[in-house]
Amino acid sequence: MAESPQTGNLSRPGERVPGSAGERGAARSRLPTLEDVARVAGVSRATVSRVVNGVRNVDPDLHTTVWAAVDATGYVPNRAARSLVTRRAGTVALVVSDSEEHDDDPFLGRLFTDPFFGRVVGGVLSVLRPVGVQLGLHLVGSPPARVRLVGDLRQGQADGVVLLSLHPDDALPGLLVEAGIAAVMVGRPARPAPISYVDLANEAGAALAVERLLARGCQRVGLIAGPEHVPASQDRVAGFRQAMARRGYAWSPSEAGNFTRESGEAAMRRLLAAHPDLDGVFVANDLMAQGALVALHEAGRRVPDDVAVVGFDDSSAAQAAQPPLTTVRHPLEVMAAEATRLLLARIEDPQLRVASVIHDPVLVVRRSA
Amino acid sequence: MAESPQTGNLSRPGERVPGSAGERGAARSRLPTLEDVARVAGVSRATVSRVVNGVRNVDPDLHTTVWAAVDATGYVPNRAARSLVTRRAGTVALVVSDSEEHDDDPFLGRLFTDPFFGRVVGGVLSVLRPVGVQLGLHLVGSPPARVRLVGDLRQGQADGVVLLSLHPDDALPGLLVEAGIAAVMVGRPARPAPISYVDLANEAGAALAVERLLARGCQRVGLIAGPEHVPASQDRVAGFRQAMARRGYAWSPSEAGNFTRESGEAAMRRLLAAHPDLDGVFVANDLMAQGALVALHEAGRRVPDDVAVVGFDDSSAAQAAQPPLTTVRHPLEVMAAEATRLLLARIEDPQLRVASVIHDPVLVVRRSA
DNA sequence: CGCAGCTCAGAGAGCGCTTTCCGGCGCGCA
DNA sequence: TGCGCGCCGGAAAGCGCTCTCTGAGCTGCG
Repeated sequence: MAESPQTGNLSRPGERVPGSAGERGAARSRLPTLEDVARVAGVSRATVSRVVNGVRNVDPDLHTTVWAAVDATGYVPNRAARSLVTRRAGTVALVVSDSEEHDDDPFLGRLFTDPFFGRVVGGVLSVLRPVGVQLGLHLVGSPPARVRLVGDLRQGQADGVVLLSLHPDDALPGLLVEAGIAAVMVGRPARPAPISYVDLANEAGAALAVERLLARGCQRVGLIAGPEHVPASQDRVAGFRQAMARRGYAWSPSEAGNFTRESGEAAMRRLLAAHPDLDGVFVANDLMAQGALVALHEAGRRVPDDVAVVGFDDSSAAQAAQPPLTTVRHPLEVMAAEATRLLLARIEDPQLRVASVIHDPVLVVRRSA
Repeated sequence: MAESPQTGNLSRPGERVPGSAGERGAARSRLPTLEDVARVAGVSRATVSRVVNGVRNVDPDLHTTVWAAVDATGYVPNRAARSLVTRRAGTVALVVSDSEEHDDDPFLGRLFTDPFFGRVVGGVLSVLRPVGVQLGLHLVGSPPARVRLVGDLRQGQADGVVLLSLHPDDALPGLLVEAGIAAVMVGRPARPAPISYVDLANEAGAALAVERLLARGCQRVGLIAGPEHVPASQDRVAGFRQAMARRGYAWSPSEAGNFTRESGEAAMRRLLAAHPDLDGVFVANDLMAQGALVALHEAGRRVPDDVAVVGFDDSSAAQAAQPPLTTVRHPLEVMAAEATRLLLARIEDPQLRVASVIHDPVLVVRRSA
């Protein structure tokens, strides 16, 4: 590694911090408990518990007294103790289930650099924060890790799961359902399973892109597909082919990438080499479209004059691209929020039916097409 | 909202799921406990506990028997119960402390779309995963939210905190130290505090950029700074000015943005308007540099021939930019990992001295300068 | 052969909380 | 004025685990 970290100390090492450390130990060992509050308020633990948890049937006067005592002692309920008895963790897990490949990359770089991830986190947090539910982040690659996760979850690690499955042929949705763990997926499961999910009408989105391209007058439209086994990619490809077929185009040249910018660039190069007369491309996500733009630029093609490009997702990459990408808006934040709400409802009532919510895509016209 | 979600059901609503629901209830209510394992193995709870926790002083034969019983029952320790007695949560919190502005944005979009965030998550997770520690994600904006977080933390929500403070003048570092909560920052605190942190030698990085620009023969170098009160931005600006001064440039034109692409574009436009003869720019982060590139392109300037641009961070935006950005590498993943290791050590031994680790930046030469 | 000194398993106390069960008190109705 | 019912607060039983303390059984030395 090029960087050589230098370690320094803000004060002399080997020395003990005088006040804070001692106080700390004391503070840790003696945090106010329900008992303390009860003593101060002159009532029983049970009453304090009822007040703190907002159970009615408590005299208003006592109510006031108790809250005053809570403030006075600085009491904060102990989550572990509470979970132990309620069997609720007050936590929801965001699980990213990927294939094992990223085990090679120590920093899982590709995964978290994709704007996709951040958008989902933002959406999930937007509904969790107001209700005071915590978010745990889990990343599983290998099959044993999936089994371990299910064990941890059953045992109460989290009350439910928002699942992001990037791994085609993922066993996790099945495992979760089987274990009776509340779960909602963002994006449909790769194979049908009795699990709730929120998804985008990907086919319709692809059709929107095709419409735009053909309306512009494109005659020779190509496709850059995503990973073959990923549902979102499959649906976009299918939507593209269907829409093209409906307009009379029985076949279109295509290449596939893996949703990264580099793969899009390479795919575009291959496409261009095989079909130099292309005048339009639909790319299955923005990151690859951004790469395609680079390849197009290098090949001396002007976008959109020579070749029009439509991406998918309307991620930050779309606006950052040169020229800015015309793309299909994928309201991921909204969808992740929706999924989280669905999950919360399901945690509340486990008997709730498995439901799907499909969002409609919208075309965002910028300069690339 | 343009998207109109349609709700559908995979089976008829109002109906109860036959098997799974019942089993689920049963499964939930009767998960194997230590007691069960003990009964199966024919030993006491204490012994099972010792075996499971790897305490020695256990007869090898019993060891085997107990593990067999664990497998047979499918036992998984209950985290809440364990935390309750050990006073350890087995969880680390990644806290993003921002100003309140994002409260306007329901999806906290800007925050999580920045590649910055994902890189930190990747780094933290890379060290947490192998040791089986969970990651909790917390976002705090308002001052009361900070106080609430500290309460939750003290009470055992997490064993320690990796803090990402984006809010100049943030009270959180102080609050954490005061409460005796183990914490390590990624990026130095805005004002000196007895808290460990991992940072980049930002000034040195800026100097690297200046060197590159001047070595190219740039004569009129401008600066696009970041938010005034953010330490990383301050240090980069200071480093830039010092390096320029050392080369004899007493003053350089500058504009400031807020680390977003749009703000970089606007800043570049202002800079260009005021100083049309600029032939080089140092931009305090890649996102803004990407925006600057757009403004430059619009103004008909060729990069790097007319104006050379150096960014900062070597984020994914740098490679995606057109042309790819020459930039200063900020090994965020490595740094976040380092911070996490520091935190883990501190949790293990709270008496450990407060330490700082400063990484050295490296210039990554691409095409923009 | 006896006893100190060791190793190792079990008993049991409690971590801080929720919640059921009860008992006491006050009110309404006869 | 007496009885029953409803309301409200307290006592106490755990939730599942860890860990100290105790004691049983063994070895080794006097």
